[in-house]
Amino acid sequence: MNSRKLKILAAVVDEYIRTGEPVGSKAISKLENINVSAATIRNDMAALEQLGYLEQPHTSAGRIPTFSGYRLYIDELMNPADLSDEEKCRLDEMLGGKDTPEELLIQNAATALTEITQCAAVVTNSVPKFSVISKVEVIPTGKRLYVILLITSNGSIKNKACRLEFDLNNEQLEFFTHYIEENLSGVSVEELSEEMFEKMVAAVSAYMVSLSPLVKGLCELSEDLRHQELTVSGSEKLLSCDELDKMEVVKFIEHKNGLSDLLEETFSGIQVKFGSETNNFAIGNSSLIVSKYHKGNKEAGSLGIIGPMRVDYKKIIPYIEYLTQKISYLMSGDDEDIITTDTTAESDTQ
Amino acid sequence: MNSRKLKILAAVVDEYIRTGEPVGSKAISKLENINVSAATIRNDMAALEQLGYLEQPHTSAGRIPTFSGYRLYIDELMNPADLSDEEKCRLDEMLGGKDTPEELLIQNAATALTEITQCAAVVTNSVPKFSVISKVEVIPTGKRLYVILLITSNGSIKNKACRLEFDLNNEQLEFFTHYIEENLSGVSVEELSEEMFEKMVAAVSAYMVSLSPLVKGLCELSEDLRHQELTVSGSEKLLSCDELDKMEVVKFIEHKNGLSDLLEETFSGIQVKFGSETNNFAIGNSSLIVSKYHKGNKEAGSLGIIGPMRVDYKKIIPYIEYLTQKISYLMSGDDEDIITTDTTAESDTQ
DNA sequence: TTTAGCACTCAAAGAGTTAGAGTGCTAAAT
DNA sequence: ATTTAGCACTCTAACTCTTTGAGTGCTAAA
Repeated sequence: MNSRKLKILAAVVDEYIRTGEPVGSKAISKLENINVSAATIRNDMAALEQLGYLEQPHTSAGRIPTFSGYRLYIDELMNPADLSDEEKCRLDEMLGGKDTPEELLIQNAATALTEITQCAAVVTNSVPKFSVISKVEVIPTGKRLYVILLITSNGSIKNKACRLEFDLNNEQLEFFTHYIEENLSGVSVEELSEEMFEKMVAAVSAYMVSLSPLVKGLCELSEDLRHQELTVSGSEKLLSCDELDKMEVVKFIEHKNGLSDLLEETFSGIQVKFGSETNNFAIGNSSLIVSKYHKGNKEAGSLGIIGPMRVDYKKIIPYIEYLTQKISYLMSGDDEDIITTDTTAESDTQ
Repeated sequence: MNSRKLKILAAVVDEYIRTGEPVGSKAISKLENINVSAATIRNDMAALEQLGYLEQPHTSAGRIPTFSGYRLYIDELMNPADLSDEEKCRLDEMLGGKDTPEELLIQNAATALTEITQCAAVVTNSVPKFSVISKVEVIPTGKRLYVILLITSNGSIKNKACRLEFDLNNEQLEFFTHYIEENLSGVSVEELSEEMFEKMVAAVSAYMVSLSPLVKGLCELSEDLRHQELTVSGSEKLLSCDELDKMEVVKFIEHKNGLSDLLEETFSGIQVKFGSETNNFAIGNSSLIVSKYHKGNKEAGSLGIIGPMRVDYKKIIPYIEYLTQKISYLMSGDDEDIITTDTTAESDTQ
């Protein structure tokens, strides 16, 4: 495995990404940096095929990269283009400045990515977990029916209705309200944990057993808060890629299977995952390119695209890197004041 | 236009729906009820083509129905199959009994329809509008930041954060809380209207101008409540229909354009609309079959399917009719007690 | 008015041909 | 020991040509 072979592999991948057609020895030999004959390239290509980096759709066609071919290319071979100043300006403009609300910042990044890459953009946002519970309340709303309300310092509002076995009298309600106010107010969302709520259930049960559904409700709400929010935008673009299976794409659009978990894993820098490599999230020939952004020195979410495996990594990766850096920078400035939010939806419980 | 021609038209549509292939005169002549020769049928078919009810994909192919052909068939010609007792049983089982929560009832109906018809099911639910405001509250949650909370008797919870120009002192907050409690508590959701809120703005402004954003927030919340909820399930089925344009289907899955408005129109009985007939909601060769269900004597939502134009109307329409009747029946029994609900989501305001 | 018969049309499917891109191998050149 | 030119070979994609058969419209007889 000498350096010429690697150079040829890189050239094949580049060309395949550019044209979408299997790449032949002649095409490679005509490239700028290549100064060997087509015959030599043919030999090297045969070797690369032997090693599992290239494959032929059929005997008399050119070569296309295999999964390992792409992997090697992405990890070692390609050299990403630098962004020009104009491109940076354009991104800055699309993102918005220091005074843009964080929500919007992330949304803008997604829009920008969709537009520039013509792929689906995926963003997650776990900024809410940096906030602090600013208000927690229990409101009786019907017979045996109580609404739990949870508001955080950054303006997230969550609520949930709970049905109890018995109606609470004023004293009981006051006790509980007081208790949770005492125990949760000012607590950071990150600190909330199942164990914490288990302890609360124990403590509260001592007073009155039937209060525990309320604590359970609170626990579920807090889970919602801690859970990052996942948004996929522009996913219709994936249907124009004929290398992707339409059926799989639609299943993905509808359920976004596994993607959330995949993005919640910790990693640093750019990460590239192929659809077929992962268990849950499986659009056949797709590629997921993501990077994390930070608020202060903590991971605050991720940002990237889903496209066909044959996507212009060289061009797209710098975009994603720039965006995550910029967002991290913008987010780490201000820390107190976030714009209002709005909440609406409905579903059954129990 | 004699009755034999109508019979032939019906037969052609039936056959086309059954086979998906253009239907020729010979195929028709072999059918049970048809006792004329292929030549006669040919003449009639030519006439039907002249009249715009049939068309030929190409000169030497059979006939397929045109839009007007389908229309006539649906409105006048087809005779829907009666549901067998087993089928009714099956539906009853899938729906759930008297004690099933309304939300779930509707959801079950959608699932049943998807399964039986292999099409996308669409349901709307405006049951919440029959409820009564049971609680309205304003909660200060940050500097100049207030959360409005609206809870209805059926358990719907909506909230919205509002930013004011100035902070309210206790007295002001109390005044406002009292005022809206007085004016909204016990009011039915249906009665809420823009004008009503305009009056409130006027009344409140007399006391303190800067309170009006809160009323505006309330107004928006109430609009959410009045607006019916639209759910489309099983829309991936539409991608298996090759008569539908995949791209259009996906755009529809993502945005559900116009469908909500379309379903909010009042009509009675079964309604069939073709995708290409409507302006907003446009999947090329699709057909929307819906019917309204009622709670008491008021429209409470609609229920139906979206499928290819070549869908088995004869079979599907009775299903939809049965389901709407059954749901109307089940809903009109109990009136007070509905199971709890849960609400979560987030977005920016202003 | 209906029907049988017939000539005609057209799309779809299959067979055969060609063009060309790309290969692997061999033998000469460096 | 590599690298290269040359050549025979392979295979697909595109094209043409033919065949098949379903279906038609028209005419003339029933």
